[in-house]
Amino acid sequence: MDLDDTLIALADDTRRQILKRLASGDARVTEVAAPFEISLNSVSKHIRILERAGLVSRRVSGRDHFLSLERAPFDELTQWMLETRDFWTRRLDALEAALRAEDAIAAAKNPPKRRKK
Amino acid sequence: MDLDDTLIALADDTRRQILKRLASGDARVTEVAAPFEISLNSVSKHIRILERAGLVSRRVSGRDHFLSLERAPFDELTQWMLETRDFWTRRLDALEAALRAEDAIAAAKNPPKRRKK
DNA sequence: GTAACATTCACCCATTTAGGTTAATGTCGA
DNA sequence: TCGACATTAACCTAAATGGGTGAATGTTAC
Repeated sequence: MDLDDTLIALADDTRRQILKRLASGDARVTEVAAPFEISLNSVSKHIRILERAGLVSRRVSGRDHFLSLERAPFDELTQWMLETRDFWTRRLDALEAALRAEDAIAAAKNPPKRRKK
Repeated sequence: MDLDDTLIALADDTRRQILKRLASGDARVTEVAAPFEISLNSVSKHIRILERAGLVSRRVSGRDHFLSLERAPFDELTQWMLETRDFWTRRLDALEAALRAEDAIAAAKNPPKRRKK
């Protein structure tokens, strides 16, 4: 799946903060790294993981690397989550309905003195 | 964040398949593991990661461990994604509007011979 | 009681990640 | 040209992951 890279990229608070920063405008690597206490190098590695997922793109201009937020993978993942949520909802509802039906049959066969909880 | 565990748990196709299986009804560990070619032990480890994220719960009955799908963490994550998507949308729209405004000012100052693309 | 079954535990291995430090590379500015 | 700056590269360590095997534990069934 292509979802893996996106999910892994999002599964880290530092990276989520980087994305939040980029949502308010493009920025160079150093600017993105400034708020963090970890080394610039570590931030650079986080950025690479975000790039691998396609969530961040890079435009090099001289010694400056400008980073941009790319929403496409995020939107795809959101879509997948909504679909999965619907799928689960339908399945679980169907199961519950089936269980109710079984209970009703059992209740009809046995003398309905005490209903099964 | 609590999102981390959920995202990590979802970032693997084997685990996503396990969740899909459980969406169609509770099952024992062995039943869940049956379709996979990897060892039962590996599947057991995947299940532990899903449990850590709260996506799967376990009810032990004798030697059988029955697993259930739990939607709460998934729904929370979906909510976070929708909120983040909206946040990005608003930010990026605002940025674009600001850029247009700047362009308009520049166009008004300079003789509007050739508009900046 | 004992054999078969369900599951985990305790290890082993290779890979990835997150962090670090110290070069190396390339670019800007005076 | 030369120093300062921006960024990555190369290496190190510790921890987590995904896979494996074989033993241990507890339960069912005969």
